[in-house]
Amino acid sequence: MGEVRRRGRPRSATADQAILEATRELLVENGYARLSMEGVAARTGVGKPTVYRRWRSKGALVADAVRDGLLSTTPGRDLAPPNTGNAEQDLRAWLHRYTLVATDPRNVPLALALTAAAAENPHDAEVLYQQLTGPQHAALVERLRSAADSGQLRADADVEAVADAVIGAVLFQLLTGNAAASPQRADALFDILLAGLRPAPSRN
Amino acid sequence: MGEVRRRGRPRSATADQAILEATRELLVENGYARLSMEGVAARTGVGKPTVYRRWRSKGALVADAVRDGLLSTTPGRDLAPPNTGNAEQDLRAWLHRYTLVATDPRNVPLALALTAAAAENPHDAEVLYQQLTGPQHAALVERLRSAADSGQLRADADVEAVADAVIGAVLFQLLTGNAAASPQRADALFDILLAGLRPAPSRN
Amino acid sequence: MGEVRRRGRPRSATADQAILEATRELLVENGYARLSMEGVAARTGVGKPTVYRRWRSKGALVADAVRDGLLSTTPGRDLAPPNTGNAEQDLRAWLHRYTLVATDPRNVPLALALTAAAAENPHDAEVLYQQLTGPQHAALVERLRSAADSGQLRADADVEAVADAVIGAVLFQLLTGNAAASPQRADALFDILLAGLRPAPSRN
Amino acid sequence: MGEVRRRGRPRSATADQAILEATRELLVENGYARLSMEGVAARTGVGKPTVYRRWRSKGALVADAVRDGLLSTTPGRDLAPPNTGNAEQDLRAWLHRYTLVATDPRNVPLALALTAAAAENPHDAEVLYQQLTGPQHAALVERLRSAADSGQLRADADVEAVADAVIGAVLFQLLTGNAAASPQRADALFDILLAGLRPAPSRN
DNA sequence: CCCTAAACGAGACGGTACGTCTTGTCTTGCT
DNA sequence: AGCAAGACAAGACGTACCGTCTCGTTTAGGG
Repeated sequence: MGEVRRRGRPRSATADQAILEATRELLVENGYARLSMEGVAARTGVGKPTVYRRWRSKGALVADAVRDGLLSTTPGRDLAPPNTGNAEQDLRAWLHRYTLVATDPRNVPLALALTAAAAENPHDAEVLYQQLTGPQHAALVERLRSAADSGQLRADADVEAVADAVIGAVLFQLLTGNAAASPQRADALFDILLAGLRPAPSRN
Repeated sequence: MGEVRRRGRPRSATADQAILEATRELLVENGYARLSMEGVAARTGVGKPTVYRRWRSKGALVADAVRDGLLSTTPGRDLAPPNTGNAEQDLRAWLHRYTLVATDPRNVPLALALTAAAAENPHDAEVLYQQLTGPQHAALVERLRSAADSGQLRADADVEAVADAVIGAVLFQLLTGNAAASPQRADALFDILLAGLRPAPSRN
Repeated sequence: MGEVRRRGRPRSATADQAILEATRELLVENGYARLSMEGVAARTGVGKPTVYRRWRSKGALVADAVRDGLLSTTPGRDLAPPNTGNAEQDLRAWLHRYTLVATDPRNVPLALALTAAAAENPHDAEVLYQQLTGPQHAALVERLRSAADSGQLRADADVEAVADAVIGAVLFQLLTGNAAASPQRADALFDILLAGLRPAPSRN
Repeated sequence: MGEVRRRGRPRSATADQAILEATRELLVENGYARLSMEGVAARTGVGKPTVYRRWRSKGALVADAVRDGLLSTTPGRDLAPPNTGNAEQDLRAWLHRYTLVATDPRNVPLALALTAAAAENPHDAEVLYQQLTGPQHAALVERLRSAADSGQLRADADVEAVADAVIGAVLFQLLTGNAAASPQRADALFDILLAGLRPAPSRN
């Protein structure tokens, strides 16, 4: 049960951060297609093996780089919806922050890179989903379900489908270059979904 | 407008089809990341210039290959929703066919390839959107709007947002490996959206 | 006897020469140990595959580069001993030219490179011997044997051993940094060998 | 606890031998070109710095490894020619032993490694000559000169040239893969040299 | 019925990046 | 304090593709 001590020189912690930072810069400058491990190493001022030692593939590196970037630049640093008891308020607040982050011009190239990595390689998609998209999605589903449990949304609603739609809509707008329109659309979509999710009037 | 006569040997029409076919095969076998123009030419038994003469980039080739594949395998070959007058029936029929095609195991790699191409390269994204996604989206929006016009949906609904959500949800499921769950989810989502889109009851 | 037609774009003849030239320059500047295929390609202004397409290994490239260099700079361009009938004169003339070429300061690094290539890799040694050393050695042996046949040298002499000694002595001097002393030593060695090779006086 | 423990240097002497032994093994198995400091350290079970602490370069390591190997396997362990008074006998005995060692299949890769090291790097060549080849050559020259002094060889012979030829001939045979033929050739060469070196008959 | 122009397959071109390997140095923790 | 372990920056290895450019060979109109 004791921690296993690693022999030899430990990995440089600063190198990790520098590589991730360089990856983000290159992603913003050139996009995912023109990102190369070689370029990342060169920009960081690090040997290629130092990069490969930490990340086996472009996709894995990008996943970590973007996650690291989002976590360190997101205002509240908390990607889960709040739970004040008022489902509509909570969800709208979360949605507002979500679209704001996802469509921030500085973040759009990063989000597209994630999408490219996931679409290109199933294995990277898996890693990426577990580290980034999954938790986000799960938190949203959870808040929706708690709202359904408390009677604020119809109990029989497929909250997974709702979460897919909310996140998917933003994703679709990113991919079609409509990121700018995203916040307004998100609000409009949310209105419709909320109306559709409102509990049926009591039949007593 | 007089026809401009082309001198010289005309392009082989069979080559076009053979290249598109080979592209689809390779996409299914290896995914977008490992698709190469070189490999396409070799598989087709054609010189590289013959490929480049027709498609300037991997993205453009993939766009055509996938479109060609979908059109030739889709049952009704018509990707626009019908318009029988009954909006709910029409939209549900379209959605059914759409998810069926998009989540067919034979088509999933093709759809992911499209997504990868769009996410990697803004220019390819443009081409791709105009040729494939855009018309689809526009047809759906149009049907939704006609339904709103005829009073079957609330008049003030943001039909663009609804279309984004429906298409985006399927896309999200594809990317997260949830393609199998897609048809059921699509139906559930549609129920909620329809409920939210139902015209407000008259108050007179 | 029909010539086999090669399909595709033919290889650039100028590239061949430019690569060989660059190889020689780098060999003179840095020696064999620090010669790299990468460096050769860069210096030539050529892609690495263009080098590898022609020469599979450093050794093979060096063999060709040196041979090409020697053939193009050697005065008479004929590395075989003359045959005027006077064996002593012919052999001494050949030896003179041989040591002159082998110990020319411009050629020493090339000769050392050949030796390194041969010593490092048996396969390269084989190539190298067949292309360069072998013919040289064979020509010397032949001239010695013809001298023996004409009675100018003892008939029972092991001419192969003599050739080995003459060439080996120069090689040894190159390796021990004694190239400068080589011409005089070669002459002295030749005097002794000739004395030892003189036909036994008739005993009648 | 009160006892002051000497902190360890458990390996100092054995490490040297183990490294040299591993070097020889790898040289025999793979040749000089594929010998790496990394491989030597790994095979020895030693850290790379432990190797670099003792030998600055591949060439220096190989020089020591081969010398160590030859000294420990040579029958008489004495590489200088004997001096019994009979020059011919002494020299032939030395030559016999010399070719036997140099062309022993177990030693050929080691000798080629020495040659490669010397040919690749002038600095290694220097070290190598002073430690191995030089003393050998010097001892041979000395014996030849003493023979000349005692009137058994012509006084005016260039004994350096003779030594170069004898050693160089063997070297040449090694490089050209003719090691097997070496002993016989050495004898034949020696006969000729001896004949050429015999003092001129008195003319009184 | 040749002439000419374009497309054909093949494959070499100058390049970029790949992922791995080795070099020689530097830091750890263990002994 | 010396060791093994192993990370480090650097850079070469040999391969795969990129997109372009000859080649010599079809394959068609148009003269």
